[in-house]
Amino acid sequence: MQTLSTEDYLKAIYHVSQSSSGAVATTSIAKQIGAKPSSVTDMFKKLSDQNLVKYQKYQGVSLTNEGVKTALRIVRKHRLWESFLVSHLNFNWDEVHQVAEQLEHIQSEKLTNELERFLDYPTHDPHGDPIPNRALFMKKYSKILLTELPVNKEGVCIGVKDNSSGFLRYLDRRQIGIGTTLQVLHREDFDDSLHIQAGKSTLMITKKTAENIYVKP
Amino acid sequence: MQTLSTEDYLKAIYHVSQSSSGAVATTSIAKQIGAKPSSVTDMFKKLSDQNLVKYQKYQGVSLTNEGVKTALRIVRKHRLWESFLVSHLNFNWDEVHQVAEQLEHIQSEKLTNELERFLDYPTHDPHGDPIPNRALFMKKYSKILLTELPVNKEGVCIGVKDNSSGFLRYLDRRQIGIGTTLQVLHREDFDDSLHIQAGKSTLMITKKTAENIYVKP
DNA sequence: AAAAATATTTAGATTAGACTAAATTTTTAA
DNA sequence: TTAAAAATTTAGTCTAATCTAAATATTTTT
Repeated sequence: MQTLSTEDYLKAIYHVSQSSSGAVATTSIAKQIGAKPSSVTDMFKKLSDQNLVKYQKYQGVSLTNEGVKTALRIVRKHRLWESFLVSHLNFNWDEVHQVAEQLEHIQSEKLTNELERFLDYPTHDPHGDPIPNRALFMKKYSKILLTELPVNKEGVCIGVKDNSSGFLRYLDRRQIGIGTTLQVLHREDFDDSLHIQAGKSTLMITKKTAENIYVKP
Repeated sequence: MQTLSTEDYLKAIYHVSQSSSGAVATTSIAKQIGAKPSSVTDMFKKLSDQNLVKYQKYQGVSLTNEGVKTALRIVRKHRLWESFLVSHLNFNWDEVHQVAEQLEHIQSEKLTNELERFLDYPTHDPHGDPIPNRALFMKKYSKILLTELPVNKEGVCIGVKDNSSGFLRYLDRRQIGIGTTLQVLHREDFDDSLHIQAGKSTLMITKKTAENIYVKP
């Protein structure tokens, strides 16, 4: 059984290792967790003693099979709770994260599995990220960035890269959310801005915005 | 903002002070929390520094107004979560406690209030205990023990005194639950056992059982 | 390939919460 | 009303998780 803190570290290692290859560096986890590198080193040793990570001094860590499983169990809970908050408790997608960070640590298999049943076995959370099922298996969409969507081809918004509440609220104001149909009408060569069709309205977005929206072609 | 542990202490003090008069003794909290009396003394000092309890060496503690409020906020969350687990996640009333003990510490006013709305503002939890509303006000039933119900008068089961899962499961097997209509048909003078009508079936229960069932006349 | 910059680890300290054992106070009983 | 029992507190220790500052290793740059 893990402590709150070890769970946070395992999740952080999992996320960082997903978005980069090779071993995970001490500093990247320090940044993610909001702790000093020396604290991270300490924790790496503890996790290594429990065989949840492979750790070599100065060479970073990687999750063991057991470590991946533990991380996925937390990710599963996090995403199920986010789904619940949005679908039943009137949370916006930019409000769920902080609360789900707490709920993901609740220990009860029955609770997790019943929540999943109650939500009717969702496969993706409100940010478009896949939810591991009971066997910890999940299907990733073949998602691409909006910048990569060919002009005049339709795509469906299935998630975002930047999860900051600022960005999410910005999208809300523009009426862009999970499931919104998007189409690039014109790409401006001058500044790479895009004219797009979002649902029923036409609007202009910057390259930076488009780089943070995932679509399924 | 409180830690997990201070919240547990405040809740324990609240519960003990409800079922007895005057200041709350160190040992009673030690028993409730499952800690040594010396640890309890330490915590009493910390809570006193935060003005959550009034503490006099060797004289026990009592909650301040602020302490009562904090305790009630936790009780509110605990009972709302218990209600949710039973009504939507297929938990039995003897399974909810352990999970609710964790969920009660989740910090999010929005979550608590939305959960309350989602459950349609329940006034009592699955054990028949009153749920404080947003203003931390709650209505207690005028409840009596089944042993005190006059023969042949009908009452409705609204809760239990003994919350052990053994007792709750025993009641389940006997098909006695919250809302079950109960009536004492005959009191046996010899051993104080009772013949009762529970819903549609007739059965015999011991004095000890009847002493742990609350009814509303 | 050496120097400089960056990353990582070690050593030592701190805090919250818990413990044991000993000391002290309060309560109970003779 | 004093002696014994019970309750409570104090003193000192422990562990998990953090920190700072200093030392060491790795990487990058010149």
